[in-house]
Amino acid sequence: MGRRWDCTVLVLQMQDGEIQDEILEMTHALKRKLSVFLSMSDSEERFIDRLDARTESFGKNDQIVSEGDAYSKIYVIKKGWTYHSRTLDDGRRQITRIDLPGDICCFFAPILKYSANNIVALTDCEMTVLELEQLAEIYTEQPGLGAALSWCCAQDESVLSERLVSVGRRSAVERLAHFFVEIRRRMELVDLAEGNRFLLPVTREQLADAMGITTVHLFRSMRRLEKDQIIAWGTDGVAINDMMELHRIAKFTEPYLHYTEIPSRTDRFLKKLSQIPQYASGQQ
Amino acid sequence: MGRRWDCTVLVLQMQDGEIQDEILEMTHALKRKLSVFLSMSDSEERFIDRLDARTESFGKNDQIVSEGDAYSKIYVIKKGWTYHSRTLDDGRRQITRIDLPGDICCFFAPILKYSANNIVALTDCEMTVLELEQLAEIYTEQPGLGAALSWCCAQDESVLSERLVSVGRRSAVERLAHFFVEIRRRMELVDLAEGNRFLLPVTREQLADAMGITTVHLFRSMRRLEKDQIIAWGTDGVAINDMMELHRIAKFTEPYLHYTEIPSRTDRFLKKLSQIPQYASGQQ
DNA sequence: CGCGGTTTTGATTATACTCAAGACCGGTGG
DNA sequence: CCACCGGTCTTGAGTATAATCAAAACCGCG
Repeated sequence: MGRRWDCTVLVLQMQDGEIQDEILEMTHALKRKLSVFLSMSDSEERFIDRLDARTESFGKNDQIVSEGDAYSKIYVIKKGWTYHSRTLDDGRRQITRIDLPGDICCFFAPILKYSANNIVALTDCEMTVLELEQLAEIYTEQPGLGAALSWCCAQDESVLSERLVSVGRRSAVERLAHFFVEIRRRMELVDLAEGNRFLLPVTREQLADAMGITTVHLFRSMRRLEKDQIIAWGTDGVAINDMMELHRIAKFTEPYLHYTEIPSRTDRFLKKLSQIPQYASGQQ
Repeated sequence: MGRRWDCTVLVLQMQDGEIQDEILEMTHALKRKLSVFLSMSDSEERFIDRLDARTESFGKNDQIVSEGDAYSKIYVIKKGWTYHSRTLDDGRRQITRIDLPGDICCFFAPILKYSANNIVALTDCEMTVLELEQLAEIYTEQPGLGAALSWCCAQDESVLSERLVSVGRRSAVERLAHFFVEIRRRMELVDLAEGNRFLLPVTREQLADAMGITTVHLFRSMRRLEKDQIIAWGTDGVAINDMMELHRIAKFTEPYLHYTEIPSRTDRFLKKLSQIPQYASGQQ
């Protein structure tokens, strides 16, 4: 039957070896993510809950923002995935970023007038919408939360930077390995990974565009990881069978994710969760 | 003899076809850069001048920050260049970012505890040092300046993102072309380009590491740009001879630099400059 | 006048791309 | 129910781009 929390988030469950997703009441993914950085006070928590009032939905493949569009608002992904891309005249496309629940889109909307990227929904999405004034409000009224949002932003840049390292200096197989390890870790953070299994709602073509290789080459490289039983990527998600080996191939080092800098989930947030009966009874 | 302004910055001058650099009194490069985003009020200008009190110097190739180091302060480059890099176990290295005067290093120092990158001085450098408390002060006491700094940060991310597009989807020659156009534009912004000529204190090996190619391949690709008289890169700097062609090859589109979003240099800042006699007499 | 580092070029090899065709798979209409 | 269709996925053959290995030219410097 699974766990229950006190807000809405997408959780993975394993049943008969199948992965499926389900909406549960729970603190949304952003809250989970911020809790890595910040032990939220009650007033902070109430503040963030109030933000959740306005929601917007997008369908799979909907263009959320286009190159050249004026920015108007900030989105926090509650459910679903998006990607950011740039396209050259001749059709070559690079996906620069993949966002999953808890990630923030258009963080710089208050600062930048026009977007230089496309933002597209990879799946049906549900987003919390923040008007620009609301963000200002967060920074002035809840500096702690503001800092936590800045941490998200810093982390985004670090992830982008590490992707550049991958595309610039890792081979196709290494890049893929690195990508899978990273996504698993990010999914785990927002409780969307079930052990070493997680959903990956991305076509091979999209992943190729994110890795900076062609689709054909992506298939060949994946084959190499799959034939050694290191990883399996089917329609029902990804399963990493040999995490050590995948780490080794990827030359993965975690510091760039900046997850362990401020001990946090260990303290107030988890203590709080343990007071919720349904959670306390569930096993982690 | 050249122009004179009211603060310190590195300026290029052309004499007998040679490029040389010289320190002039002038509003430092940061101020020049911020002026793209913000028409500074007198109090803002005074505030930023006061920041300039503490200066730190580094020698060429000095390691300013190493992977894993704890962040402690923020640097604004007054003079000189730096790069940010990541190194894999086996020695492969990716340069993720190149900073020139006016750029901010360790913007996220207040948020992130440890650096995931190396930061190295490409040349002798002079930096304005901001302690973390000072940055907080800027945001609380001078929100306009704070926003301008955030704009720098947003721009950095956008540049990083475009570099990923280059490395992921542009050929070696296209990448180089793109890099040169970008650097010229960024140099121009802080008045360090003299027409289509500018200094580039980067070895071929470093540029190769920034472009995600080998040194050998860099040479061959440069040859192709040089033999067509599109560009010349000697020890005395870079000269772009055929800017249109370089743009075309690079598939360069400027919006990602976010320079023209807020009309600015056109208004207050330039008006102010024109009141300084030496500048008013100099030709632009 | 060597010396070490950078720059340059050549020959060979590996990685990744292009073009092409076929398999698979879910949805649609006869 | 099955044939057809478009999109995704997969594999093969030939080619281009970039990497590797190696060696020579260059150049500032002690």
